[in-house]
Amino acid sequence: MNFKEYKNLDYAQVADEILKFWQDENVFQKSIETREGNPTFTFYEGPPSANGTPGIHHVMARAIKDIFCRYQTLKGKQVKRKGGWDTHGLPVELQVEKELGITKEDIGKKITVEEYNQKCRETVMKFTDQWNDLTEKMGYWVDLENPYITYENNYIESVWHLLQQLYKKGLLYKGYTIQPYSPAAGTGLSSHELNQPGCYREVKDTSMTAQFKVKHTGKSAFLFDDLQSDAAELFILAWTTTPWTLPSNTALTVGKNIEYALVKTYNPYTFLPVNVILAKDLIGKYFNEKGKDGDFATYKDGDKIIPWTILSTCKGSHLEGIEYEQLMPYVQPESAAFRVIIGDFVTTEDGTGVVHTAPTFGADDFRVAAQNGIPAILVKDESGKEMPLVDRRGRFVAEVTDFALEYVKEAYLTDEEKEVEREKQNRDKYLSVDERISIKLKTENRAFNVQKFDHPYPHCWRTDKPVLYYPLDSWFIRTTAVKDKLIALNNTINWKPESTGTGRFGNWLENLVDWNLSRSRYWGTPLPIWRTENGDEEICIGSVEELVNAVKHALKDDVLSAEQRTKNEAFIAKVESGNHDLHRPYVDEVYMVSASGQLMTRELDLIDVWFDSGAMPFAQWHYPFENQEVFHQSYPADFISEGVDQTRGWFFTLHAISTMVADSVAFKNVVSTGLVLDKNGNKMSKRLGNAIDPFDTLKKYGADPTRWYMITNAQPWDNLKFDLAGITEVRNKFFGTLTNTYNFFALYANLDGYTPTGNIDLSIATELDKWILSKLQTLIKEVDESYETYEPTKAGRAIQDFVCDHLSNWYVRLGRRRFWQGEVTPDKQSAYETLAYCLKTVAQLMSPVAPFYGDWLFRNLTEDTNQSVHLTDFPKAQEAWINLDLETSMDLAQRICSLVHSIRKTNRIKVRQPLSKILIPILSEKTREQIRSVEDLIKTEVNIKAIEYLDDASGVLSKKVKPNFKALGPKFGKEMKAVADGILAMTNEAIAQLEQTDSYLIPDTSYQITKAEVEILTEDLPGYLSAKDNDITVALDITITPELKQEGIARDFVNRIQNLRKDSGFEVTDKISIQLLDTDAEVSEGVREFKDFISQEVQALSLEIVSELSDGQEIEFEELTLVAKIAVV
RNA sequence: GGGCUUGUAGCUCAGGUGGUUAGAGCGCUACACUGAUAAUGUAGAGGUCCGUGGUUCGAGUCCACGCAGGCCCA
Repeated sequence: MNFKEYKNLDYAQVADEILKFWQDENVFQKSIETREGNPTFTFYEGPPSANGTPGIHHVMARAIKDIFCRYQTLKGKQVKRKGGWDTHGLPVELQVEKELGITKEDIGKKITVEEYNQKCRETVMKFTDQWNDLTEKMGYWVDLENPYITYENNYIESVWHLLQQLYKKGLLYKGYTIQPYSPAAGTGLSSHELNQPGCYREVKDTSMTAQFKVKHTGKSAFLFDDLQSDAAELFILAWTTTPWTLPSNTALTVGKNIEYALVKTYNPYTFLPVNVILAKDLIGKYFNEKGKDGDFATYKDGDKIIPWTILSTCKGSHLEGIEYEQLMPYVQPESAAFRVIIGDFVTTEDGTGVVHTAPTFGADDFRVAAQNGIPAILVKDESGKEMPLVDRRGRFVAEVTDFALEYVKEAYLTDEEKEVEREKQNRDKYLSVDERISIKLKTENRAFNVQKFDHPYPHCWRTDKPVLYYPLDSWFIRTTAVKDKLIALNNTINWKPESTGTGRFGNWLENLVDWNLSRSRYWGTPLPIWRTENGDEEICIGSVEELVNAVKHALKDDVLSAEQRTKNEAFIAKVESGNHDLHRPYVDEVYMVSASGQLMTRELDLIDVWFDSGAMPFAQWHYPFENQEVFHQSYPADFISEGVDQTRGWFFTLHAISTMVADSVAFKNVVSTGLVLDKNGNKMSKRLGNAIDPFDTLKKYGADPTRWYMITNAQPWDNLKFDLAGITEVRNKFFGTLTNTYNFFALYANLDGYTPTGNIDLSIATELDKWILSKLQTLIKEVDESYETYEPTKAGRAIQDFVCDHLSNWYVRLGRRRFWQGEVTPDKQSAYETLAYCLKTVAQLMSPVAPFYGDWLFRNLTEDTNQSVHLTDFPKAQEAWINLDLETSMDLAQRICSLVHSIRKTNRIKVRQPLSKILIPILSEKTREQIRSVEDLIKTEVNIKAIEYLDDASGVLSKKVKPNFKALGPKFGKEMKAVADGILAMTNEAIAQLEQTDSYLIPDTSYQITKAEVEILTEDLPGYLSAKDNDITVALDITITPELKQEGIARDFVNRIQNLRKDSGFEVTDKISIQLLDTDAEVSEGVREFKDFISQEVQALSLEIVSELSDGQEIEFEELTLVAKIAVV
């Protein structure tokens, strides 16, 4: 066959051509079809959202996914990969609102929910084309024809089915969580709403440090032991900017590693002696330095300087479990409370390092209390429902007798209301609840410090009034109930890197809270739960069929109004015609009737979009309504990969849903990838203008160099500092070298018309062939194992090293002359077969990472024009071809050559000047044999005539020993230094003795050593120019005899003629004639002497030395200028 | 503030289980080579292995405490 030769290869064009080939020949489909019946390898695609444009980091993420799917395909697995789109959620809603110029407030007013959702549906797939384009151009194989789309009815139906299963298992419940809430507007606020400009404002609040009285129990005994008086009272200090939450306090939270101090002092308001506990670092904020260790005896009430002294200190962890008295006992909790707990959110930035914890009014408080089994303080409203001590309008409930029905924030009162209150209070000025609580506690000796405090506080964007953190209803999944199972199953997952699984994910599971499923939005999967108004009866729907049945059932009753009946009938009609939509508002307009004959309406919440994506193993196949078999074949996934930021996102939701529903992991192997940063390590952003356009990059550099760079530069889980210069480097260094190597092969194979058979015949293989074959087998094993263990970086780097260092720079460079020979000899044949086999194997090994180029290279070497590298089987290493002895020999050869080059260089003797010999001291017979087997290579490479070996018998060898610390260490331990000194002092005779008897006693000591405990090296040879690299020493005989000089001249002459040929534009195959003007006797003599050699090298049919030459060309030759003439014959 | 992670040459990165001289590529300097040439070879300059303490005969490697960057969470 004819091998294509390339000049200035454009890798983007390679990708285009191969892409077209894939499309024309349906290679992707074939790669799946040809594996029909084989074991499957399942990959789950984490769905991207197509409402934004793809970035360069998506190329990275998808390259990782692609690599292992392609690899497993090569290994014979059938790898189906269904694409998918994430279509619900806030980002879509925000984008629509931006485009329409509306806010959430306008939904249902300026625009109907129907219209709004229609717009979301259109917007979310806006950039699908760009995504598909990128997918193709980067060579990512994923099924884009039949992707799963989370907004489709079938998908939603599967999600409902999952939710119903959770419901049936009792894992779905309605509860409350602490959320930002605006009493003035009567609505909860999303975190997004709180992040709008102007929401956080500086306000001046009454802040108070309260004293919580410690009970004397076993847990607190150690503190009481430190007190100097038995009668003294002991308090824990906690600070708050919301004194109105103090009646709801049920716990005090401390940091486990924070150091706390027990301080003896006086209360500044009551002047009573007190002992208080607070963080040691914060003492300076509460106590005047002048009072430190002051005189307690002379202290009088009202003294400005209050004496204080530290009695003891301890870590927060020691305080855990200490009980204290309830501070404001209006309402009692249902179970045991009022004790010290540990929380990770405690700081010593302000306050006392102790956080007053009211589970009803703080998200942290709620969480940490729940984790420690601390109850909240609740009362029952008129309908018997539990509620906190503050009602939905922001007023204390009646049970808080002193402040019953008063607004907890001054800002909620109008001026008129304030005036009424002022009169009630009988004061000059209205005092807020916070202020009066402070006064009350001051008089009770329970306030240690009260002051105004400026801080930013969030406000409602609609009413401008302060927000409260308030318990609001939500639907939850009881993930805490399956925590142990989640952890146990997680331990069976192979995480790359491991730390993400054990650390980030493992810790997250350890500290799990129930999954808040509710979202008060419009565009998303509706919660399929219908409820009676009082919540006594409810139903969770698990399919469209159930929904329709329930609706039909409702129509039988006469509970529904005429309008409700009409809506129900309309819905049924739509389902029957296949026009239905399971989104809002349609499902909201469906009414059911409970068993007891009450109206049931849908809970208006949508579910967290993360549930959508976590449901994909089931919902992508519309399981269990369709595709049962496909589902079972592809569950759980063998492999998934996403960014590490998905740990608590997709990774968790996949894992949680699978665990709860199927009692199984969702994925067996997961690669969590790092971020793609700009070249300076900054996050890429369109705003900063440092974002890299993936399309430009692929177009300019090609997909393969881009992918190769990303994979080999950093491990997938490390952040990648993306630098375009790096792609250039990879392109020139790796792809350039590989292409050159291929071109070299193609050039000569075409000249000879040789087509490799694909059979390696070891009987005609040279040492060099056997060596590269051995190296290649080792490479196959290494690459196979790296891919198998999800280490693409190792695989890529190994391939790169093989191609650049071994194949190109050693095998081809040393073997070049073999290809120049005239006819196809067995030797040449072996060279062709070996090189072609190496290239083809490299193409296979690299194809998962560089799918286009790999295929291109493979196809260039393959006759069958329909064949693709991606349809082949992964190469199997031929263990029998691995020859470690030979690899050691070649390593010696490389090092010896390097040493000789180095000596030549320092003595300015060019490689073209042949030299007579090198001398190599030999310490063992084995080394001699190893070098001998590659002697010819060395001689050719460094242009010397002979290698002489020097052993002990030569008598000129001078040796040196170095201690082998690894061997000596365990034996001598502390005596190491003395032993090492003794070894370094060994004489030649001592070394000889050690070598012969394998034993040596270091003089004047009892240290006996053996050969294995030292390293014996040779010293430089006296009288020769030598160089040394660890255990190898080489000496070079630089005597240039007249014969050698002549040969040097001949070689130089060859070189000049070759240059002339090239400059004259002759073809490699052209035969020439040479005429040389007789200028210098020595040169002429040399040329004459080596006429045959020269003629053969430059393919000259004639070579004459003439005394006259009119139209010759001048050649620089050492200090001379020669004149020669060459012509094609 | 918490969890995880990274820190080695100007840049990008290697450096099983501790072993005394810490490597590679790119870049830089000089020289060489030139029928694979957007290459290649040789030599050179370039290091507080983030810091401090500890364990050890011996620490880039193990331990503790910090510092700086990143991600997630609060």
